[in-house]
Amino acid sequence: MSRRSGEQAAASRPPRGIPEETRDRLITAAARQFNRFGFHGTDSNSIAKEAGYAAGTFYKHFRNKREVFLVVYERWLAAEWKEVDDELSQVKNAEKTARRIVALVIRFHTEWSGLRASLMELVFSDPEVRKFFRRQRRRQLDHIMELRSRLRLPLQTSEEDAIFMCMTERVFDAIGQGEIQSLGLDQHVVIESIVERLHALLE
Amino acid sequence: MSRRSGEQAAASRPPRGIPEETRDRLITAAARQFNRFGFHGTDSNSIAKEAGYAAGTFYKHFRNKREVFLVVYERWLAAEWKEVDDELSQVKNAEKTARRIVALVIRFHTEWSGLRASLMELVFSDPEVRKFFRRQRRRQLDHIMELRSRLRLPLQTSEEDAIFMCMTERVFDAIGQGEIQSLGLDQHVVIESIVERLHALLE
Amino acid sequence: MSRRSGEQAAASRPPRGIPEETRDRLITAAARQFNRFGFHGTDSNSIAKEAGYAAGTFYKHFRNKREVFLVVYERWLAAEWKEVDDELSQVKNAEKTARRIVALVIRFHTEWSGLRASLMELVFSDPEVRKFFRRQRRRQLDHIMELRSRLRLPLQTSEEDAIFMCMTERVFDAIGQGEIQSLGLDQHVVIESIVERLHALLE
Amino acid sequence: MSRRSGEQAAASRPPRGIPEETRDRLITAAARQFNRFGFHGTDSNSIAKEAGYAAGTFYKHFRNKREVFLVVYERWLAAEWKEVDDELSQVKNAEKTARRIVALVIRFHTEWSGLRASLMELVFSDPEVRKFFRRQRRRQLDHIMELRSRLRLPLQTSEEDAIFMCMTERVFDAIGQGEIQSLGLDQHVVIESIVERLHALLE
DNA sequence: CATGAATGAGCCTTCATTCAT
DNA sequence: AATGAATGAAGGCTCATTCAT
Repeated sequence: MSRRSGEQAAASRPPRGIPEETRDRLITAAARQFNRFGFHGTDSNSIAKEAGYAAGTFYKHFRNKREVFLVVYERWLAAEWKEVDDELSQVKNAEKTARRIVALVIRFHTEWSGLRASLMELVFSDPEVRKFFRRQRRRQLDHIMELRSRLRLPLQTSEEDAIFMCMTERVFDAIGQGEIQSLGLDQHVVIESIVERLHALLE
Repeated sequence: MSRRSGEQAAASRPPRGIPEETRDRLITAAARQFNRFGFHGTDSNSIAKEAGYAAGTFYKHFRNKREVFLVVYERWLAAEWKEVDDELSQVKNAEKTARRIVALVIRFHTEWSGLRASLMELVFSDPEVRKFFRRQRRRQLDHIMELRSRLRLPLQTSEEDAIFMCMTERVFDAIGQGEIQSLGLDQHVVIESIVERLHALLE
Repeated sequence: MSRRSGEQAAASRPPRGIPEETRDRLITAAARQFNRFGFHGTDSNSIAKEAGYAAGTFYKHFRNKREVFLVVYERWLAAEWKEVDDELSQVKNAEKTARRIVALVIRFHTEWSGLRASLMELVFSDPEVRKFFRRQRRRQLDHIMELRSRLRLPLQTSEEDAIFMCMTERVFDAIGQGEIQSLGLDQHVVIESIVERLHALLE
Repeated sequence: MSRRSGEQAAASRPPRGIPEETRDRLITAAARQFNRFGFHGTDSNSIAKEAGYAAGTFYKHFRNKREVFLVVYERWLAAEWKEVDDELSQVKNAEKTARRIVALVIRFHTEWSGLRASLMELVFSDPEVRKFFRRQRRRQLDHIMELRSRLRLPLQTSEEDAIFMCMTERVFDAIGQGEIQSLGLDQHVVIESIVERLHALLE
């Protein structure tokens, strides 16, 4: 978990910026660092620095390190679901859609595998993160139900959805974190199996 | 520090014990704490204290905190596989065996869910842990191959094994960490699905 | 910082007010916070906020936190002496006057006990505050001398005044800060003793 | 509130000292710094440094900065009362004893005036300190009662004791903090007045 | 083998103050 | 006159690790 330096940005930014932009830069920097070094390997001062701000600025926008983490996670999740929704909104060929959704989710879980690893640990070790995580889960299930009715897909219980979601998500993590590859194996088969399962749900 | 600490454990231990026993007590204490508070939430001094030793003793037996973690994990894995092997060595009814193995693995993943969560995070954030983890994986795959030939089970590629292992393990984690239950759902279906898949491999 | 803060006060204030009013509101807010949380427990941003202004406004009216503190103290002292003077300007019955003065001073020291406690500490730790405090003291002694000649009271040295002032003030602090009561005792006796001493000076 | 440096001691001390001695050095250094710079002007790292230790050592002996402060105060109080008791244990001439006690108490309040100023402020701003302070007060009153019966002195209610204690203590503070002198006055009169009052209690 | 006092780098967080708008 | 985003020094506290005994 090596450290970096880099202190170049500060000069090129107006001393009185738009809060939303500052917040945004901080979130982006935080996301990068959490993903690279993990939650415990990232310190709030260096997030601020990478975003081009002083240490104190961080705490004008977030109560603490955990709060940014949650925001980062929320944003990540929203981005993922946005792409999934976009894909679903133009379904023509169910199999092709399933394949594209799986591909994009894997992309997300690969690119943000560090974030995912930290999340899983924090869900265990930090009650606040756990609470937040579970609220998000609920929201996702509701969203899926809504999607299904909108797209006139075959009905399924929320339980079945949850199971499918948990299972596949964990498997996406395994792929994203390189577990399959690290054993020198082809992950095509797993992907194909998930594509099939998703395909079945889409028609 | 003179008043606060209670040294209750110290009495039940030989003042100059057998090294192996000391080590053992340290590992046990470490396992408990890692599982309860996570790797980052556990401090080495308190492991030593819980085991009934002074802070320095810990470092006579382990190079650092990571090293115990690895030993704890190794021991955990060995215990799990021992039970799995025991189960397999007396196969009569394949389905029943599959069901029992799934049950015992879930038991392990539930009882040690904190350890698992920390492991996943460290595999990402700590290169040493990652290396160790992957070596273990290899060993497991080899062990499965060996089991199969010993038990004259139908052949399967190591790839298929790996996929099965990764996927199910992640799902066991999800169960052990209470994700399914926390959504208020019955996890019976997932378990049944895994039992079936395992059953298929056993005959 | 976008969600948490509530800006309730802002409405009741002209957006570009008379400087003196702004200053006044800041002083009032500062007084309240110093009295509640102490000098070190109060932050300048929150004074501005309570007064209905932005952080920077505070520093347009005061050089620093200490400066408002001094102004607050000065104002407090002036208010106290105003009431004392009012009482003295209509002396008919010396004993009754003594009693009323003691009562009002105790009221001041009780209502502003937090301010007093902070003052005492700053007089010690901050040379500027000390200097200011001593100048005020001088002024008080001069004022007493002047009062005496105006009211044709029996002469007394400035030393005797100073001693009386210091001693009684400290005792008023003790009462105001609840030291007597916290020991479960009746503070009537102390008060009576001071009333008597003051009475003696008034005729 | 200027800062000092000085880092010479560390080498001349055994790396494995007696805890009680370490604690003692820390308390002594803390007392000095609190007395010079006030509670808020003192930082725990520099206490450790002045005592000849690293920052962490401080926290092996005290839970936090407040805790040392309380210990320092307790020790200060004990030392004062020890001298008072010693004086009382050999009473021959009541007046002379009264005079000597007043002198020694003034010495304590002068030498430790900074500590006293900080104490008064913390009693107001910190609930824990307040609680502690009040417990000590109770103890002092009990001690006085006990002394009186041991020395066969004229009876007096605990209330009268409390009042006497509060009042005189505050006046000692005023003397110790130089309030009398700073007004260019002779504090002899005050002292004499207190001596008399104490004298009256001793026979 | 075991002790346990000591280390010290480093992290999180606060807050008085500034300055361009 | 007022704003409020930004600063950055500083301080409390933790904890993995060492080493003389």
